[in-house]
Amino acid sequence: MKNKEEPSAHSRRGNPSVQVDLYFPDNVGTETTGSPSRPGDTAATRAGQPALSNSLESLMQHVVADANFEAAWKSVKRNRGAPGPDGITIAEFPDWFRPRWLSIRQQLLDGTYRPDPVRRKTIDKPDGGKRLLGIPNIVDRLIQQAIVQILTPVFDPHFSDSSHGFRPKRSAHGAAKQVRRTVRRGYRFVADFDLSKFFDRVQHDVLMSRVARRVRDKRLLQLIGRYLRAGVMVEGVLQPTDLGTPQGGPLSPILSNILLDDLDKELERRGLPFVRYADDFAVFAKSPRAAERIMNSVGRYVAKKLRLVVNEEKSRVLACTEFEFLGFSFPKSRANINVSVKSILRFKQRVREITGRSRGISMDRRLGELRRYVRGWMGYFGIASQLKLFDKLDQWIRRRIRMCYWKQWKRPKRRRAMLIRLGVPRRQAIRHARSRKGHWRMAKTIASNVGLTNKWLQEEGLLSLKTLWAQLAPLRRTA
DNA sequence: CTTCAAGCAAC
RNA sequence: UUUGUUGCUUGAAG
Ligand SMILES: Nc1ncnc2c1ncn2[C@H]1C[C@H](O)[C@@H](COP(=O)(O)OP(=O)(O)OP(=O)(O)O)O1
Ligand SMILES: [Mg+2]
Repeated sequence: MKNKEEPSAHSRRGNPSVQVDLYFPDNVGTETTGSPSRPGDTAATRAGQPALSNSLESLMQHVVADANFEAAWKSVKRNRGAPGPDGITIAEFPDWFRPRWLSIRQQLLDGTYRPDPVRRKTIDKPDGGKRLLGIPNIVDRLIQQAIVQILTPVFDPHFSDSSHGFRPKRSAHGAAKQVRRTVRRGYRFVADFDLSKFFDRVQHDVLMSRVARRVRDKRLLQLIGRYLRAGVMVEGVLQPTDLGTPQGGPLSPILSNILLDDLDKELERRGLPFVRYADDFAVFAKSPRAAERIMNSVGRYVAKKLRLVVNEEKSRVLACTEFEFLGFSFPKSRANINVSVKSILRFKQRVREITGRSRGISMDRRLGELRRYVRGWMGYFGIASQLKLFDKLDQWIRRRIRMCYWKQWKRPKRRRAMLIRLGVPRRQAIRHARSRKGHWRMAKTIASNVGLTNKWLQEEGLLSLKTLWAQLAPLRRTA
């Protein structure tokens, strides 16, 4: 497939799609003696459906395969994430990595590679708490991603159909739809669970025993263990990590699913309907008593077998009508999915921020920002079947925009620019902007311009939440 | 179907 | 500045 007709690293015009800026299998050998790449394994690995061709004890060779690392680098690069403790950025990484690749790969194969600690960054959670991120160096994000691409086809096919978080071809929408189907089957009570500080509290020995069930390559197991114990730099001081998997490591999400896979299997064994999204899972029952019993027994299972902590504040037994999950709620017993109250409040708050900030950028940019926010938001919540709600929010946003224009209107200079942009002939606009006529006239003009504005917004595709909603009809199929 | 850019959401 | 997985929306280039 690959031929070595073009050894140059320069991006020649014509074939930018073939350009590879990280690693060149055919010309990297300038500093080595032998040919580094084996012919058999380069094309063997692919992240998708086709199963790994062979044995579990040689998984590390699949990890370090050229094609796998290429794909891993594209993934890491795509995120454009901030650097880890070593300060190497995405832009400078290829030059840093190229001379070290052969050495690193050999260390990975020898089982002598030692990951660097991660960088601690504390960010705010929506609920007011703090989230402790662990940001690995780029090189470790690359290696972890390369591992993920091998572990995914090994583990993911065996995961439960009720597990939806962090998995390819699964989504929060799919989870919400499954909740909807389960409730409609008559399960109108739910034991809602959330785990406390989930990633931070992962027990290494429990996790590693689960990983070892399908990974027999000792080098790979050892490497994963070393990633868990790599430590964390907190303001320049190295702290050990004898607990937890870093929030920010590419490997962590699939590890968390491998850990909780036993929970899924246990719930399936008990014949309990459930839906899980990461550490947020709901077990369904037909009576409050049964849900209460499930809450207790599953809580015990999680504590005893997985040695994880159930978040008592976020976990409780609910009627399905008061159950909020993944930003949705599930009214009555119909086939509807609604936007949760919290999500509506967040939406309105965000719109207020965009439209309401007085100083800064002008109206045009704010509307552009608002437009793409509303579009993206609708892309997620458009699964909901609340035409009335979206119409209400639509009117509410228009009212806010009108208010913004009123404020702008008080400044004559902006008044003129606005009129011109809205399509009023230039001379007329200038004349009007200078006029000191009565308030009624101004109001009349504003009213007509608001009409123009609304028209413009629709033509630009900003609003009419209803139109956006209508276009997302396929999203709501089979809901 | 793939790649890139802007963004939204869940965790 | 804020990392990661996954899904999606719009636009551009194939
Ligand atoms: N922005 C993020 N970046 C990386 N990992 C995340 C992020 N958000 C969530 N996660 C992962 C790590 C979390 O442990 C896990 C579950 O999320 P979440 O329940 O919101 O927080 P938490 O379980 O760590 O704390 P809490 O005790 O408040 O529930 O999902
Ligand atoms: Mg949690």
